[in-house]
Amino acid sequence: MPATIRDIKNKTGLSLATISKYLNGGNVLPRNRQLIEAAIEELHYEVNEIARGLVTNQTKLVGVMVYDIESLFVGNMLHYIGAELRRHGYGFLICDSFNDEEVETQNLQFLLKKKVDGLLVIPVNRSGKFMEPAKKVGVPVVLLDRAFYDEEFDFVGIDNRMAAYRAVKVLIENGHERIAVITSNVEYSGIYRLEGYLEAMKEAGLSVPEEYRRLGKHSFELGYKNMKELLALQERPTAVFLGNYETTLGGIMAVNESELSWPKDISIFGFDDLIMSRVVRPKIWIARQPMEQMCAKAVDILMERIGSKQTPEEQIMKVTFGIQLREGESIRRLNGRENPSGD
Amino acid sequence: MPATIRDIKNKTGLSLATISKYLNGGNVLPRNRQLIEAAIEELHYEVNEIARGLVTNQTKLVGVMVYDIESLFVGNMLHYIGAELRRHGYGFLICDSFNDEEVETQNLQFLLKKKVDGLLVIPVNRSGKFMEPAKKVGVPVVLLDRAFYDEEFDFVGIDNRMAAYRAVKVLIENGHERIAVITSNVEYSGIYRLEGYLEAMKEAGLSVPEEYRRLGKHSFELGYKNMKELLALQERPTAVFLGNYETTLGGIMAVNESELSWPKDISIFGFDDLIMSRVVRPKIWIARQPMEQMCAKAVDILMERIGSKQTPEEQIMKVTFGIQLREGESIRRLNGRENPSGD
DNA sequence: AGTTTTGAGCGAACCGTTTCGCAATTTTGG
DNA sequence: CCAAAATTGCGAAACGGTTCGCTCAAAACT
Repeated sequence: MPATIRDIKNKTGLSLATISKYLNGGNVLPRNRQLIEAAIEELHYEVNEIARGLVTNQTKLVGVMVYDIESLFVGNMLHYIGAELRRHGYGFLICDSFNDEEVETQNLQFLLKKKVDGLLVIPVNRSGKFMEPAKKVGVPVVLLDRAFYDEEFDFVGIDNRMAAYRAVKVLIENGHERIAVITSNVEYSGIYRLEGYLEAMKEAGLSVPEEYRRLGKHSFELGYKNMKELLALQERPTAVFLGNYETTLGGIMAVNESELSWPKDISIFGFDDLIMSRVVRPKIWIARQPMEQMCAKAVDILMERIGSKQTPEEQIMKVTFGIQLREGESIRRLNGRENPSGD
Repeated sequence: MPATIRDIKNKTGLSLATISKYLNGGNVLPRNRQLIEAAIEELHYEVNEIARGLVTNQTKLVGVMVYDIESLFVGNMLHYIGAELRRHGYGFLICDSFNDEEVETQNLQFLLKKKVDGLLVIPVNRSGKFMEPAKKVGVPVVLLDRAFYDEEFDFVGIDNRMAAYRAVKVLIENGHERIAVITSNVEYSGIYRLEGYLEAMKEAGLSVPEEYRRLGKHSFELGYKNMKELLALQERPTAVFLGNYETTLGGIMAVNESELSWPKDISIFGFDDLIMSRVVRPKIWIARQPMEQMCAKAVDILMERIGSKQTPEEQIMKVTFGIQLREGESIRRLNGRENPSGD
């Protein structure tokens, strides 16, 4: 039904080759250019990208695999990724891994069959073995937020160890010594955030009792449940570092439901400034990832890889951004002269 | 690089037509079937869906347009939609409308260019005029959760008016008279939920002072800000009905941060059981949409439409599900004998 | 003015499938 | 046992573009 390049040919009397050349930005005589443009206008012609794809072997589609599409963090990423991809004329095929490694493996197959030009992955698998098929076919891959422990791919994220280290450092500088942590220890980022926490504690010569180390699966409940337990502890911590968005929100809920409040009874430092900052009072200290820049960079790299046919050889890129510590009023000052209860 | 049907032809000595027939489930002599299967196995052949698409004029791709990919409600929908679509061998191209009507209009163009086989839309536009191009091309469209006021399309959602009506009715039956509402009045569902609220109030002969009617744009802040204001009112309402997920969460936050608590000081009835129920205590009463069924149904209808070439003519389907009122402990009983403070 | 260079247009082949109409073979039935 | 019917296989033409190598005319040199 829609007009094809052949209709343009009939209308203008030019050859397919010439018209195709015009469509792809080649040089055409002014007279012919006019002819073609008039015909396109009249017939409402639009190039059929899938036909073009067949011969150029491109789909202008990027596959995006995420560990859980329901996660607010992921939603936020997707938001930026989508916008950036569109700027490049690309669409994206999203696959939700349901936090399941097996599903993720199948999703890869699916996307490969769809002939995506590239892959953007926030993985659930810790190992990159399952990405083998992508490597074999030569589809460029960029990892976001999480890397593998065994396979190298282009990567964009933050320095998680450093991020946590800096955050905990702030707590320490405010005189806190009994500092607990609630974070995931399952996937990439969580593990390094835990490390950063431990390092800061060790450096300051602070001990970390078993019950202050609250680990589990990245989730809302993780924060909620563990914060409840921490608050009920005999030897309650004076501060808690929360290692990701969902967990932070859960922790906040737990405090809100208790008799206690921050910064008076407990100091908190959270992660990822998604919507909390617009809602929670008193404002909490937050380690903020530059989501927009990260996504833009990831897409940039991917576009680069797609453009230059060559596989990256041994020049894999790992871009880590710094985080921003957004100040809040959720930390009580336990040293120095100020009276913390005043705030 | 990957094997093509022609490689199979060379290996087996059969014709393209026969092999194609086999691939599409046609009948082939047992001997040939074996031959083909062996060749496929050996060459790791997989059909190139985009080449197939060129001739069948199908992409096995569905376009999904959502008003805001960051919304938890949307994320949840996407989760189910994705799973269901995959069962049918379809992938989905997601477009985020950024809550912007203009962007949504452009997204449609984009998806149409990508030749999606069908469209699933949770729209931001109130009017369906912008869907004209889809109609013209004959791409089937199914609306989810929100319908247009002026154009008819297949639709799957809930009876919003009824849902709100039933929820508010519960509050009334518990003896509440000063009942406030916080909901969106911008898009489809919000409008009808407001109507349901008003109807229930009117029926019960209850008045709705201006300051009890809190309307605005579907958001977290809407609930947060307005709940704060309601709680600070001279003539504070005894109950509040919250009209959607984000708003409910905001409202809960606001109460949690105040000196007050439910059900003692204020009764609340929320909407959409996404993650709250797993976290908020005491449990709140919730109007629960059957997300999974809705998504499955929407996909079903779409598949149906895609299958039968014919445009639906005048037989447009509108499927509305009932909601489930999930009981909680967030409503104080103001009539009857029970002592509410006991719980 | 003659030769080289440059630039645009063209025909045909190709990308990897499906499908149509027909030929060949097998099965059915009288 | 032969004609009719049913089944399977085949060649070729699509689908809607891109691209390669060639021709030809105009522009740029000696």
